[in-house]
Amino acid sequence: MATRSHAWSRDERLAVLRRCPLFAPWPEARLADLAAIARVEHYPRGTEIYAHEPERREAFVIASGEVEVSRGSAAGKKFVLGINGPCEILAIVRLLEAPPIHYDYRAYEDSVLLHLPTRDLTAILDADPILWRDIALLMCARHGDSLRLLNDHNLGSLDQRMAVTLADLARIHGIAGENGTELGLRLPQEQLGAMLGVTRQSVNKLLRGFEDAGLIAVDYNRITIRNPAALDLIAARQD
Amino acid sequence: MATRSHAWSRDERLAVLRRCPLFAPWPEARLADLAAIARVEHYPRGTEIYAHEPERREAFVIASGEVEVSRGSAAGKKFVLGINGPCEILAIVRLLEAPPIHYDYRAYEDSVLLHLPTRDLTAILDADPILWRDIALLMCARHGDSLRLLNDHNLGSLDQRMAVTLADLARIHGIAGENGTELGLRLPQEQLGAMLGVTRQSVNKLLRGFEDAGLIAVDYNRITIRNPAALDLIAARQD
DNA sequence: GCGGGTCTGTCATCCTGCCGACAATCTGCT
DNA sequence: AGCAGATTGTCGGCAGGATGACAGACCCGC
Repeated sequence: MATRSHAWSRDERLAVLRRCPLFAPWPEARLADLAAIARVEHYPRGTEIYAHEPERREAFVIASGEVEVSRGSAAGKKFVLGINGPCEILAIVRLLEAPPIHYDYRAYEDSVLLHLPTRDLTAILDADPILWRDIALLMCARHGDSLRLLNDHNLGSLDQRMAVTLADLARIHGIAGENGTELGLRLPQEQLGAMLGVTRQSVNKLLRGFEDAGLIAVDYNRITIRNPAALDLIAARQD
Repeated sequence: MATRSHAWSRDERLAVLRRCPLFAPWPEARLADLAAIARVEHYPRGTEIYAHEPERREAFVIASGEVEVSRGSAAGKKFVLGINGPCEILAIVRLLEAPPIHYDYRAYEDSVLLHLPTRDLTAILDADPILWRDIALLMCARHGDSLRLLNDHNLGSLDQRMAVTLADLARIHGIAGENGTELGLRLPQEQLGAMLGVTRQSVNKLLRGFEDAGLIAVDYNRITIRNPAALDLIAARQD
């Protein structure tokens, strides 16, 4: 599944960790410990990172690329929780002995990941327990994100949710690529539908409306944000 | 808003904290510290605990009673995240300087709460930082809960969601009250609708179906679980 | 036991998004 | 150039839930 293109040097792994907001403030010695336990893997676009492996106890950091977090149903439907960019740490919930939920991870673009076995990670944290504080605060933030999503699904209208999602994706993609005045997202409408919990047809109609309003441009496999400010305005609208 | 029925003794406050799964394993000295910062308040059924106070930086522990966590929209709709019973710690996300989301808290039954100002709480945690570990793991669990909810809303059918919700409420209520063979919940259909994100009419029709199937009994202001096993079966069904 | 507030049962109507289908278009590869 | 696969544009029919309305039942306090 994963192809190790080349073994990264310890310094390269350190550099990646230093760029992560979570790890950046940590003492050098701890970063070195992390670098020591990190396993580098390269995943080409579309590859599964781990799917259907509820047992696997590894968190990972995105060194480069984009990773889709999703969950399938027996009926063949798929719900995409989000697409994450560089410097994010994922699967952190697997710190728990029995993770309360299991997601599938897939490389949405060519990606390089640093795998951190939770066993080794907790050992490092226990050695310098104030670091648990950072983990706790990170989890608070994550929890807030999912609650916001839950609220949007229950209280917000569909066009609003789409505006929020597009703005989020633009922000993540802005980190991954260079940011010009206009931002093009490689994003099939079906994918967007899976994030919003609706069908591609519904997405298509909505996108059309947004395009007519001059907010975005819709092309094959591509959505370009033309007016981010107006998008944010819709996203923030109170119903 | 809150009426302090009587000032609880330090030992009474300690006893409450000791019953919480989160705090129970903590050293005596820390529990004493917590008891020292805890402010006891009593809220009659229906009272707002804090609503529309995004600035307030206090977590709280439910000593007794039940607390509804909800969020309103400008359109007058309300989404109820859940109803929590004794020994739960709520508003923990306010440990963050800038909480990412704000919920309203209301006493669903007569309740006694221990308020813990986050400023004092973090001081205690920082003094014995391994305790942050427990907070981090708690947040992982909470995060998992909200993710599960999010998934149910996106992938599951409505009857399934209702089965899950009823089972959850029964579990919480089983802690609050005594558990006979049959469990009656004081639960207006509108309330259930607010938890599921649907109208009371839709809930009514569904409840009727469940009642016909012998799963529950529906009375005025009351839903009685008759066949918990069958309910769990629906909840666990894979679509 | 009376009255106001709350909750339930039920209906007809509307609307949003789903489903299935099909043609057209684009991309990447040979 | 040509082909296979993926993506888009679009339609009509359909279903589930929203909405608004109204009557009736229930509870609690006076």
